[in-house]
Amino acid sequence: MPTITLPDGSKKSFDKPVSGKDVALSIGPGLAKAALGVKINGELKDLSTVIDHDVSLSIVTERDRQKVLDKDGLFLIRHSAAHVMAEAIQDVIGKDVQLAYGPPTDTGFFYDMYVPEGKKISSDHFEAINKRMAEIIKENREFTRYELPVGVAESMQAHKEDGMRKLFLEKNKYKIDNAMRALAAMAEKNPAAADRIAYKYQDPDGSYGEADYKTVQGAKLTFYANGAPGKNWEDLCRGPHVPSTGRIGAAIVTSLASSYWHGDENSDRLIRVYGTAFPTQAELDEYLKQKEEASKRDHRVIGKHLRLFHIDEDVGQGLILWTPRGSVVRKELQTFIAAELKKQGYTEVFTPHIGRLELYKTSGHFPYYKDSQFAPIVERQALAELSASGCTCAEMMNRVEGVSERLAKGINERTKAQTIAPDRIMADDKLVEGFMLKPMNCPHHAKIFGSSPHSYRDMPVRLAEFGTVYRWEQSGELNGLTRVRGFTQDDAHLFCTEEQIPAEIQGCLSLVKTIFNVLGMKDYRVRVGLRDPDSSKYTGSAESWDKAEAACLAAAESLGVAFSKEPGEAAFYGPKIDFVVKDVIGREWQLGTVQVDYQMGNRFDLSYIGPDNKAHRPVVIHRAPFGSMERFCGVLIEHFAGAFPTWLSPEQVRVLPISDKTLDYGRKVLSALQAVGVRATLDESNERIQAKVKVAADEKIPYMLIVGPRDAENNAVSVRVRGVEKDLGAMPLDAFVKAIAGEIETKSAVLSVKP
RNA sequence: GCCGCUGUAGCUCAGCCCGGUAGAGCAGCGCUUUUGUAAAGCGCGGGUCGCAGGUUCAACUCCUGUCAGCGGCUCCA
Repeated sequence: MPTITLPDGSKKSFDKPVSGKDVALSIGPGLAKAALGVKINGELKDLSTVIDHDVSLSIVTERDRQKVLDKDGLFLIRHSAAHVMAEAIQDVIGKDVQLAYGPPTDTGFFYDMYVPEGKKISSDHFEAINKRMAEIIKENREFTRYELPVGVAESMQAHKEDGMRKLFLEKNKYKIDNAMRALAAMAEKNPAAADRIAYKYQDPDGSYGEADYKTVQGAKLTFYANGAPGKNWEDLCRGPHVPSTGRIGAAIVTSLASSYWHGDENSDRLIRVYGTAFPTQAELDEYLKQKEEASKRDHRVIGKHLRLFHIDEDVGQGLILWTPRGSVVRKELQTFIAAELKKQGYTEVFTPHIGRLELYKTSGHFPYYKDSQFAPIVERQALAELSASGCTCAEMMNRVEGVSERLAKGINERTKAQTIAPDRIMADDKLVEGFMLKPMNCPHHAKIFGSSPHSYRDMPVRLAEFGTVYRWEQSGELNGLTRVRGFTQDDAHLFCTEEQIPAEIQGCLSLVKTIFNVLGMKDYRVRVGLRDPDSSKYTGSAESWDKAEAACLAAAESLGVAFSKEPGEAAFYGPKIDFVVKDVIGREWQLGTVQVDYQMGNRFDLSYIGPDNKAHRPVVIHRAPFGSMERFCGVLIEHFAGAFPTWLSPEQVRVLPISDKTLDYGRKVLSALQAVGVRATLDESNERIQAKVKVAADEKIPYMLIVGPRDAENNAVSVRVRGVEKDLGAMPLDAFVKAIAGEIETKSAVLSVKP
């Protein structure tokens, strides 16, 4: 006798078990027709799921009442499309392609598969695969779910109706592994009912299967057929799926990539086939158009086209050379951020790009993170002596990484733990001195803080630096401006008392808010990284952590944007807040972080004198809310598609004389603009005005001032604004100069100067 | 770091499969044109085909290695 509670709170009672489809029908035939699945107590299920007890339920359809695509609906469609694609691929490439894992993603789905030796799948096959997918969708075959028990017999030969037996017969080790994991997970969840199952299986052509694993009594495996079981293609799958292939709408395969089984590079290499699906062809087309749009915004392409930056092989991978135009963007942004920091009471510092190894041994960066740092720089003299003494490379690395007795003792005492392991301690005459390119600015800032005594009255001390750091990112990770090996952080360290943490975090967030607002990045969210309650890797007291986490959460909440709690994502030394922005076409970018650190004070023996006249440890807040200038500029290039607001544009105005005859007047206009600091140029080329306009438009110059004899006579300029494909008319030169200076001054996001 | 693909003029790309030492458009330079809002016309210059080996009478082309870029995987204090 199930009673079903619908999302609007209304209840429906039935006198016998009903399927999701029955419930939809009872609400209305239109809904039943549109239904793709159901959500039962928040869990997505097949529409055919039979309900025999009281639940809350919602019907999942393609889109909501506002005609917006529904997330759950898309999930069902794409998960189902992954099955259709897998069938199509096996039809096109061969039945011996072994499927591993095929989930939906944010933008589509993929299916990892093993393509046997000698066979190949390439983009040349896409057309055939797409065609086959379209056929399967058109056939509108029902997705049929069925379950098979496992462990019904010792010998798999004995019972046909055994899920594991079926998989063993298919000889697909990936699916067998998937099933084993699913079964083991059941045992984990319900240890009381856990049961051990052993199979022995004699294949007609020799022995094959043998399995011994844990699961629960009565465990079942779920399969889905693209049609009728035994007749059509089927797959081990947890589901859920749409009712039939026809409900997928439109699906295509989009790209190929390689992946590893379980993401482990020592494991089998698989081919990951990406695809996407939408309820209608029009939506799929729209998506493809958007993707094309996104690739047009690629900051690497725009950066080259607009000559913003250059990466040179001879300088090195991941090292950015900022050209004059790009430097303008970066500098304007930096000046803006610096001004906001000043308003918040930050003080600016400068520190060198390298520091002694001992500094990083103290901070803990070396050798702990040595794999992501540039190699240490060892002094020439020391190197020569080592080499002369026949020191091996391995021995040298040990001696470079070693720590003196004195340093180890201090750190271990202050951190009240064996932070420096005894095997790293080495006699002073064995240690090899050296330097390191700094991977972080904090050790230098800690030394500045420690260089003078501090009273609680001076706290917090806010040290800011646009500090350049170097990290050895893996070569495969490097990408344009967004992943580089040398970058400048908008870094600052806030040395504060424990009570000051909430206000300081609040300050960081309000800064971010201001800057995102000015840049028109209205859509962003924060992730609050909290400690994993089950882990012991964290330093600092539980009470401190509770307070700091509460401060982070309160600050995030006050920001007025979406935020999520991410347990286990905290750094070992304190909780953190990450910023994720969405650009104008909806892509998300991770920028910077704010992190609370209880450890650094101990490491560097920092202190301030409290009202009790005793020394106290300061807490340090690391904050680089925009990540790095490189990454942030990269994101902005894509956000604006190279069409920067006037205040950020490398070239704000271009003066275009109709012909040489008005060149002189053009020069006058140019000086008038430059006199008030506007970045303007004059196009002196011997081209027709059409060509000059085209070139300036391609270069995304915000304002074009066309000047001919008519304008010269009236001391006017004819204005053309980026994005408007026509002449807006003439206005007095003085008025234009005044207006654009105002637009730049206010950092307006829109181009508002017009006659 | 791993796997796959790519590397030809400043830029975008053709030529490579099937070896006979390179081609287009744009950009640049010169001349003509003096132009009113998204590319005027003509002419000229420019490349040891990423780099290093190998095969061959002969290599941009085939093979090996290497470097770099792209797509993904893994990673990101």
